[in-house]
Amino acid sequence: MSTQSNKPKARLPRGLVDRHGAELTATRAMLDKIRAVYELYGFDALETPAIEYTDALGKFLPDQDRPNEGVFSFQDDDEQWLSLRYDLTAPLARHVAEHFDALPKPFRSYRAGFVFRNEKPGPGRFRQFMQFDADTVGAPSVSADAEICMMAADTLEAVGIARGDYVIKVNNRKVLDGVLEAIGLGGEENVGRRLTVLRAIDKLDKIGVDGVRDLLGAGRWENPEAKSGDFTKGAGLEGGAIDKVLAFVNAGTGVEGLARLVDVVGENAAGRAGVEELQLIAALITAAGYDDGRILIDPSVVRGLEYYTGPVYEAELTFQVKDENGRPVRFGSVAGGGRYDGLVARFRGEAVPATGFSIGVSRLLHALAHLGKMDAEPEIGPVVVLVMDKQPERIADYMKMVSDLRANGIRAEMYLGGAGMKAQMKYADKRNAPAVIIQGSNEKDAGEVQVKDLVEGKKIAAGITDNAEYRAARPAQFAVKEGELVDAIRGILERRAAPTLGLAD
RNA sequence: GCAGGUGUAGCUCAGUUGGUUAGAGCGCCGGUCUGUGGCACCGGAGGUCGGUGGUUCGAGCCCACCCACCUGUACCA
Repeated sequence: MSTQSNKPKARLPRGLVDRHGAELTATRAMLDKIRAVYELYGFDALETPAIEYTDALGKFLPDQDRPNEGVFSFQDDDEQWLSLRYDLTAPLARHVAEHFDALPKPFRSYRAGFVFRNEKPGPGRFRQFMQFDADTVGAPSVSADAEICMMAADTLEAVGIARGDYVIKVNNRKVLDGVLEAIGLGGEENVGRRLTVLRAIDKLDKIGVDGVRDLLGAGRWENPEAKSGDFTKGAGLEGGAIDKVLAFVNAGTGVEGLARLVDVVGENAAGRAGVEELQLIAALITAAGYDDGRILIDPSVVRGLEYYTGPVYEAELTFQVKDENGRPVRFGSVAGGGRYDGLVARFRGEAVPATGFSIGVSRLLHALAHLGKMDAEPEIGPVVVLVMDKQPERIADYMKMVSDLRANGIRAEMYLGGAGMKAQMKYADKRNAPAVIIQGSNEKDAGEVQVKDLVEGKKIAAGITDNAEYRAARPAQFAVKEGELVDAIRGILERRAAPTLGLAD
């Protein structure tokens, strides 16, 4: 056994990220804005844990062959299976079912938190990411759905996406169910094929109408022209049935699309109910003025999840951004949701209608960064008191300065490393410190400290090319009496916070 | 899972027909008791060349298998 190379490699599992600095600040700011809108609409905060019993999250328990398919699962000491939540909706359903009698109905709540998916990560796809949900449980009316859509629109604008740069698309599962029933895919025995159809439609924007047609029929090659790569088995529908599904998908948006849907569903009861619901939603958003492009009826939106039972919605960003290679960046949907009347009923037996939606916080933040709407200003660091002299009584002096600054509400710290002055200056620079405080024995004897404004200093130093001159210049540095230290620092901080008028430039 | 691609320092990469102790740039860390961020100067840390086995006197280089990562695709209850 070799004794070397037993060191663990410092590395993060794939699909996970560390976040810090400006990104964290921006996340916090965005969460605050979303929360403000949700509360304005009358939703209350609710927090649930990241871990639930596996059977509370969904139908499938991990088994021997696929212990962690999709979700991260593990066994408790009593052998019950636990899982990390993969969304915030299932835990909400559990909470409502568990405390049903005590809650006001309808129950209106919001929650933000990390969710976990044990899937292959990719660009913009992580195994841990943050969602911010709002749900109304116990309201059967489509008014609840319409309200959620309007709130989604308001929220996107609140976080900085301009009107016209996004659209909330609305559809209704019942319409699709009606179509599927009409082509003979109704009933329990066709669950699998229905899901296949759902997913095929979901890929419309990615692979186009012809691609969807292939997936509805026999199947599709990864590279259709060459018939190479991976082959995806299709739903195996007949030509007529395919046409019917495509007619639904291609019905078109808005009022005209709605009119065409009436023909597509024909006499099918579920389909007609779905169209009626969409008509009601359309009327509500029109009355509220959200029909100006903010919210749009669009039959091509289906959402991949199986548990939706009625209206479904998806927020899409419509602006184009190019990446560093000049290729257009696709942000995909940044939020989505729908009605899930069966989810609470799983626990209670009685029907409990519910509707809600979910914002992909990480993805939205990513999009905002591309829009240049993310405040990427680095935090102002602490004032750093340099340690010029390592005798204990002098250290005590430095600590006193720090505590005086802190007592006045100024972020400050004494340098705690072991390096010399040059390194301490570099440290302060890297921490984005607004100023450093220098007191060697000369300053100490005079009852003074040297205060150096690092921001001003940097500007002045930029004009100096000669090293000796640079070292001698000590730009933006001045002496103050020990008692005036706090005021001097406060002055520097005020200058930093205020917008510069450009007079010095 | 499938297809293709890539593996040499933290990053970007050199490394000759197989030949001593594997290099560069950038980055990182520091520079002798009163000193100063950037530039310049000096010094330093950091690699069992993705792993294992094989061929060979000798492998970063050749062969086999494995692994990891990237891109696409599928799956995503």
